Amino acid sequence: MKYNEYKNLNYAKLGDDVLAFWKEHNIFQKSVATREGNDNFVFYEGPPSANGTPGIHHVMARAVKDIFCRYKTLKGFQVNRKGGWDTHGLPVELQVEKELGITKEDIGKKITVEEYNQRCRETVMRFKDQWDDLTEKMGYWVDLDNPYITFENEYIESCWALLKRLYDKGYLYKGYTIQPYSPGAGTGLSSHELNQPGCYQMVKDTTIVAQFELKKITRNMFLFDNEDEQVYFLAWTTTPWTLPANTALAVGKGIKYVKVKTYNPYTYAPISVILAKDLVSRYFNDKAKDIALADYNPGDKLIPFNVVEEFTGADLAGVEYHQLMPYVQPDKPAFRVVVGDFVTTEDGTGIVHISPTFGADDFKVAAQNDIPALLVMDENGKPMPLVDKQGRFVKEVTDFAGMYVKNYDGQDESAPDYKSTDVLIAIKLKEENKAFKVEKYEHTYPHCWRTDKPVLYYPLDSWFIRTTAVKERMIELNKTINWKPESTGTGRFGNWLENLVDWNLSRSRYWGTPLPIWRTEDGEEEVCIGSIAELSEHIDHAVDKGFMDVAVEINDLHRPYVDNIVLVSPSGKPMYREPDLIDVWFDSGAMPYAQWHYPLENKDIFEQNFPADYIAEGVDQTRGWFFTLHALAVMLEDSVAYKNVIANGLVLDKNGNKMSKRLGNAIDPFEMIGQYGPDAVRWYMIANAPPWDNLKFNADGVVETQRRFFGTLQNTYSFFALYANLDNFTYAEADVPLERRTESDRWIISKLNTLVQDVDAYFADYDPTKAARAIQDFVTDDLSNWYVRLNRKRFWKGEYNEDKIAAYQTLYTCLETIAKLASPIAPFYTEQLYRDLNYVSRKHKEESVHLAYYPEVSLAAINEDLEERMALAQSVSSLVHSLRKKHMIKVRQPLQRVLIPVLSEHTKHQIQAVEDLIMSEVNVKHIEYIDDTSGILVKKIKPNFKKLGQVFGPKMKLVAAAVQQMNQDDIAKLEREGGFEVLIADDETAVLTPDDVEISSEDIPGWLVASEGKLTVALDITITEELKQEGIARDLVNRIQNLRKDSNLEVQDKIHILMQPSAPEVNAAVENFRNYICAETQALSLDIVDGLADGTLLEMDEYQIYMQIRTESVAV
RNA sequence: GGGCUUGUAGCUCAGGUGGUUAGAGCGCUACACUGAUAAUGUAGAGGUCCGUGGUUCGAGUCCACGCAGGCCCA
Repeated sequence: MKYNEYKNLNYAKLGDDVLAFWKEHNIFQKSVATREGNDNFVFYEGPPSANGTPGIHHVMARAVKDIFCRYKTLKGFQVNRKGGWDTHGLPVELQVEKELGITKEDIGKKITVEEYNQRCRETVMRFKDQWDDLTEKMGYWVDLDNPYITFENEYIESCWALLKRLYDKGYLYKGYTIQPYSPGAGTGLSSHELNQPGCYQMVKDTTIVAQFELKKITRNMFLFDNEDEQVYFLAWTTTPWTLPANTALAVGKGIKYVKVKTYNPYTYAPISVILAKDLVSRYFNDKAKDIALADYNPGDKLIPFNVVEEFTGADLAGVEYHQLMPYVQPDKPAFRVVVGDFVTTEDGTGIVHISPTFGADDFKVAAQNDIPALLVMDENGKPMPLVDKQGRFVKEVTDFAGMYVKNYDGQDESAPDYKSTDVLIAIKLKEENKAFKVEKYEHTYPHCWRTDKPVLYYPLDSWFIRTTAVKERMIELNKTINWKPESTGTGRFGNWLENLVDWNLSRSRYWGTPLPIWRTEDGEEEVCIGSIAELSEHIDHAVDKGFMDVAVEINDLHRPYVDNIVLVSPSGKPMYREPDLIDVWFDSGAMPYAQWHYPLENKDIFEQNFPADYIAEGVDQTRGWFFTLHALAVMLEDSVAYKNVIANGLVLDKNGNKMSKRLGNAIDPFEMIGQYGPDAVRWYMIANAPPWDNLKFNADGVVETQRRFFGTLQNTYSFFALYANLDNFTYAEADVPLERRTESDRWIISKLNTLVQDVDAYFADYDPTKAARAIQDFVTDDLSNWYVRLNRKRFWKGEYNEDKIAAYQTLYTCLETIAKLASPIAPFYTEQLYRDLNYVSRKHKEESVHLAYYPEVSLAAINEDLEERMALAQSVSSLVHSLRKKHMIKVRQPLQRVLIPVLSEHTKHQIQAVEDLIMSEVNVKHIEYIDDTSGILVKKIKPNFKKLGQVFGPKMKLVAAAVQQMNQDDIAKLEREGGFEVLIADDETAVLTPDDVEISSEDIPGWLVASEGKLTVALDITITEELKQEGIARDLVNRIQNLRKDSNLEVQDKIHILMQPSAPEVNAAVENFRNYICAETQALSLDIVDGLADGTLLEMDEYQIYMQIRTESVAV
């Protein structure tokens, strides 16, 4: 039984090998099955859409998901993870339209809805194979064999069942939403359609600054000087045709407003107007500011004005005014000032006219403030806005009845007597002393790409989910969710919930879940269908009543099939399906239920898997999946949908730019994995930055990760395998008790247990980055660069005794533990490592690291004293190395002693315990300690600012200065008596305790020293004859070792050495250190002979040495 | 325009609760080491901690206002 040894490890190939092993032995399935009966850890897979190819950011998102599922499996939980596919929605439809070269209007004409949807169904899974391939290659474990697919009937049926529940709870209603609307085309336009090139055109519109007259009621009187004053709000609009629909004015909360006394430029009437302070100069000519109000004559070009008072927006909120154009009356109190966060002083007057039916902001701010819209009844008795769908004013707007609000009927605008509706409105307002300023204004405005006419923002029928009804509960439950990072939960998501509006569910499209509501034409009767069975019943009923010809079989719940179903109402009228589809986000938000076909079946499975313990997606999903999951869970189950969530950031290119295929800076995940292997890619992404920060992806970083972390770990394993194989170490022996292991063994085991504890805590806290960094630091710094380096000789020298076994066991334990700790992040390499180790030792019955359990931490093995000692040893060694460097004395040259000033017995004991380590590491014979008794210890005193600041506060500086003045005697007195009085002012003293200062050692007179923190080290650089010889001997060993290597000798081969006589000190060194040299170089003999032939000339400092090594003995 | 977020060495990042000489890795330069060797060690250079104010005895850290990048939403 041998440990596998690798020459040039190919990490990509390793990935493939491990993948094959997982497949052959069903390791993923076993990782779930072996936890049967244990506690569940519930994970939800956010479904990707397979209509595009996966990118490198998917590797990031899925690594984050995978890590915690694997971690929880290690901890003994059973983690089922059902895969899923998001298959409906606009992106697929647009892609199909593009490929077919058609537009939305052509669907149902050039191509049947049936054919179109078939095409969508095929397109949406087009890249499924690539996705599956990436999932597998990157080591993302998720059940791809039984995924949920949102276009399947059962999934849609679940959505229907959920919608019906919402419907029954009264959460579903039909209402208005403001959408871009083209009267010419008679259709609403999507935001996508508005972003077509050429849609935004420069137009010159008639704009009006209208005067809204304040009511003279008690509530408002603070704005009036006297009963006779006429006070108006000024509000600017580029769409005068919306003025008849005005029901409110919006101000900015923090904006400053002023009241200005002046005259109306058209009627010359004396007026007071209110507008934003910053915009006064835009409406009043500065030249008029010195003219007295009384000096004004009607018709004067310069109109005097006088700023008399100032208010904030908050002051104005709630103030009531008279309706501007009183054609139609509201059904609730209106015509008052509200606060809107969209109000600015960029243009206009700082006061915004609100018409809830003709603007999205208007609609929202009105709803938030319970301001009604102005509506009239159409011929069917249904409410409608003041403009009809053809773009004409309704008859109730008497003065303008039947007029198109924009030029939709193709009038000749260049005709001399042409007046647009906007102009006519302006004229009327001027005459009524309601217009303050009328002017042409040039700006961009969206136009319909089909009719080239300006669009209207117009309310259209939509179905809504009344999320506002559970707003408070959603906010409350959100506070129980553990968000990573927290700010996304409290900020981005929390603020979004605070400003929640009802969920607009309707989409006028074809490929998606149809809204399962059938309605009579008058809207009086309707039914919401919750299952196929229920639909069948209704169909049977409709057939009985003669509304449908034959009973249809329901094979597909998509359009157009469901549209062909006509049901019958209780009163005997036909009911047609509401033609909308539902928002695709409902599909994905419904996955906790629909993935199990719940609530139609699998109640128990659902209950065991709700809510999720953990989900993770990109932060861009905050208002997408994270929201819909939460909203549905609160409304349906009065519960959170997930307890822990990581919102990960974006993956940008190395310069911080967004990756895009167009710019050519996108990174192909397959290429990355193929080149560096999946582990290095995963590790780099996780260790480089916390997942919730954006990641600047740089392939150089992957290379570095591979070299620095995986390279070092692999080197350490190789080292272990090399010697363990020579010694046939199979971990057959019983564990050597800790107390019989060396100081460094116990140290690395202490460090290892600390690591096991820390990494567990980091994973439990959903912080994979800290876990990865802790593991990486342990492997590179503690294990490889210190433990292995210090202990190399134990592995390749001496007999196979307890000490050697202890060394093997220690290193083995470290490697095996690292395999487990790192396995969630680097599942492939750690699998190989675990299996290579376990193949020989058979310590674990589990065939895979992913079936193993998280290591138990041994608190007894954690020894902080020991860790402190070793840190001291590392510091001392580093300081000595640094001193050697300064004196140009190489490490091979032994030195007699180092001096270390110690300020406490504790420090002295700590260093003494690791003396041997230090001495061998820095090649020095003795360590001497200088303490108070030596008489040469010089101390340095420094204020402890933290402590002094707390005690002395503002006087701290005086005390600190006094401390700096203390001499050696003062320091000694402070230490001896535990207190010292310093003078900080003429008549003020302060008493210091040893806690108030930090005492360290300073230079040792006559020595060159190096210091780090409180530690100081001096080095005796006297090189005696004997030391010199020993140095030469070590150099010789080094040269002979090189010769051995050059001669391709195996480590265990024995040799004989012949050497031509050299300089006297070299010859002396050979004589005096022959045994040492032979032992080090596996030499059976070392002889100095004259007249050596076939030797090699070696350069060694100032010496030249001619020598020969042989594997067979020679007669001298 | 609003919300959230980031800004520390050439690059990637650490820097609980404020404490006086701001760290690591990579890269660069020099030197050393050489039976882990496509490894390793030591040292050096490299910083207006984005800016401006403020709080404080003391600010990379707390507060305010800006600037720049990113995401989401208008």
